[in-house]
Amino acid sequence: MTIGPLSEQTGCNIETIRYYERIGIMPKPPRTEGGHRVYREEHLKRLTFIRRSRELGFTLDQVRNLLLLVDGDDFTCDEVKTMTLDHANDVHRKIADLKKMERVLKDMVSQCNRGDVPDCPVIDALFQARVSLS
Amino acid sequence: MTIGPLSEQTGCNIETIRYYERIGIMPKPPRTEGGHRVYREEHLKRLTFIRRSRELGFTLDQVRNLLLLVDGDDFTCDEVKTMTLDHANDVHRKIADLKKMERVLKDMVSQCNRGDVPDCPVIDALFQARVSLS
DNA sequence: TATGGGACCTGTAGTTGGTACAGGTTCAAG
DNA sequence: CTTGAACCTGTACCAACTACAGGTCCCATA
Repeated sequence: MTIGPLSEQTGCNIETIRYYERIGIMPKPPRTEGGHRVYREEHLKRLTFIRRSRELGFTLDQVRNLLLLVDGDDFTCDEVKTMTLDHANDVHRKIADLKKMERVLKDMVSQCNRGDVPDCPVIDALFQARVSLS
Repeated sequence: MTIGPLSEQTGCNIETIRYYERIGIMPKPPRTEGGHRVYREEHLKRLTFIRRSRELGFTLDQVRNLLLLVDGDDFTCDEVKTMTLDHANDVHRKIADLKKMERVLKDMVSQCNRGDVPDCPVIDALFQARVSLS
């Protein structure tokens, strides 16, 4: 399998695959005489793992750590669980932050309904120092 | 006011203020003989506006547009409202995505409770092609 | 067997929103 | 007048890719 089909099967951009190789998160695959990369099932699996982790919001550094645990077959399930829980907490905090943002944005917009246009409540609100966020 | 006090009063890093000037989102302020930047009330207001907008998750490009509307004093409140609503929708979508992530992460972790360690359900799940996300 | 064009290659630069120096200058208090 | 904090410019770096430019390879068809 060359890089094109691998890209299609994983939904991962070709440039991104080469990028992953460059940063050492994907192994250097064997090449044809002419220099084209040749992938096998194991590469497909690994790349799927990476993309799936990225979709779930793990950073590449976290993915690297997960892969270390996978590669050394002495990983403990516990380490993985801890990493995943930590990440879940990050996600949780991010959700809370975004909810605050959403509320402020909607509050600002809800001031907008009067038809007279001398000043804009959204702009006014943006000129205030931070109130409810942070 | 020099850049230090401006930084303190806005909570905006000195390097960031200079960066904003470089990319043209803050105006070039007058200088002292020796070349130190001198700011006035209007700069403080503008920077506050920028920081507040960033806190609410507007991109610098969106901020730039908001500032255009503010600068040309013929902006319609409606344009501002539209931008803000669009952004609120983005935020809303992002929240939905993160909630999906959180659920998948928690589901994976919840499989982890058995004490035998031959294989790890989190790792297994990550090797699956994407199922519920996207 | 020649050839055309799609797939692939490397290497570099750009993106966003900043941060972090290094190495030098200015300002103001004592 | 000295000293050291604050300021200056310019460059490089971060994540996680994306987008070229300019060249090579592969293989299906004529």
